[in-house]
Amino acid sequence: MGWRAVDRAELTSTAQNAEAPDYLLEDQVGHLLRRAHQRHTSIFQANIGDQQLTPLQFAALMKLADVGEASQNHLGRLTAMDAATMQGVIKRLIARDLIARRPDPDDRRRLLLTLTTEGVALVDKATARGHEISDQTLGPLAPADRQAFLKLLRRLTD
Amino acid sequence: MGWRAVDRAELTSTAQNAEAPDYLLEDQVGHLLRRAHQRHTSIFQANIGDQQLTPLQFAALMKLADVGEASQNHLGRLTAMDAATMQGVIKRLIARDLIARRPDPDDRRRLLLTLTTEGVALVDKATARGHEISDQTLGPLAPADRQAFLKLLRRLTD
DNA sequence: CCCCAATTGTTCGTACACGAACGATGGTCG
DNA sequence: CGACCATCGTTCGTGTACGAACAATTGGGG
Repeated sequence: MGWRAVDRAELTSTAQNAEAPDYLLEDQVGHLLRRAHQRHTSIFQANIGDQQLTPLQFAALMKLADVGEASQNHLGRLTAMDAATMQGVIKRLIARDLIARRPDPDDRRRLLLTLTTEGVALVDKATARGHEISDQTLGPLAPADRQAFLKLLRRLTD
Repeated sequence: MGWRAVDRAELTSTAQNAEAPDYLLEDQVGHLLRRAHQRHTSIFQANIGDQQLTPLQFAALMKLADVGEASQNHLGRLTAMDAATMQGVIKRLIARDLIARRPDPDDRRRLLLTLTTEGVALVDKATARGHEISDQTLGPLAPADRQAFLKLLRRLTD
């Protein structure tokens, strides 16, 4: 959808350096990670279906279904979002009645988050979509390469 | 810096499902790509030095140094940014006198971008930093694994 | 018990990311 | 030539991302 492949036909069009430059953007990990993430987001939007869910909103819902109940900061750590980002994600999910927020009786600083009935229903319906999205993202890799890739990728996240 | 590892001590704290859930966020490619990209951004900010440059601004400068001259949309395709994102990146680089913009005499729709003297000087000084950042990002992988990882990652970007 | 450092949630400001719509220009084809 | 469609740059709106500062609350050490 939004994602566009780099136009390779243009790569050598206006080159001023005939020799190889000492820094090639398309060989850098950061650039490749960014493009792979762009492609994944595009696949996500095309497959999540009618529900208007972003990858972060989906991640928050799925993690909340996993742990049952969590404070905002806790859920943020579990999904790798900082407190400020969490604000917006939570706000939009609450506005759609997919999650509910109540004060923690044991700690007046905290707000406990849970899925609503509607949220549980959406999670049940969207779980298969999630796996489908992961499959399509890894689609270009041979089945044998996928586990190896995930193992290496996971090392770059700790 | 901004990036935080998922707190593994909290992963099982409030679990309501004793059995394994059917969708584990931390095993999904999209989540891992996002976290790896977060970590890379953090490494970038810590190593780019005194210059206040973001990864996208750095990419635009480096690509422009590579091709010499390009229109906004062309440079956007070469760096995988859409036209709207390019607006902000270009605006900030022009405000800092790192790049210059002039109308294309052959096509009145286009604006040609080039590095200024100051921009060339910054690129020369920052190139080594760029390689250092890529090395640190791949740091957790054994040297033999790095090429294999990049090869697989590149397949997920086309 | 009181002070103090840490944690929680919130807001502000800046910077990507991209769909969508727009006016201006360019090339093409009948 | 003229209708037509693609491309260029721009703007608007929504949604991440995150540093920084803030008030309220908690827990621990002296």
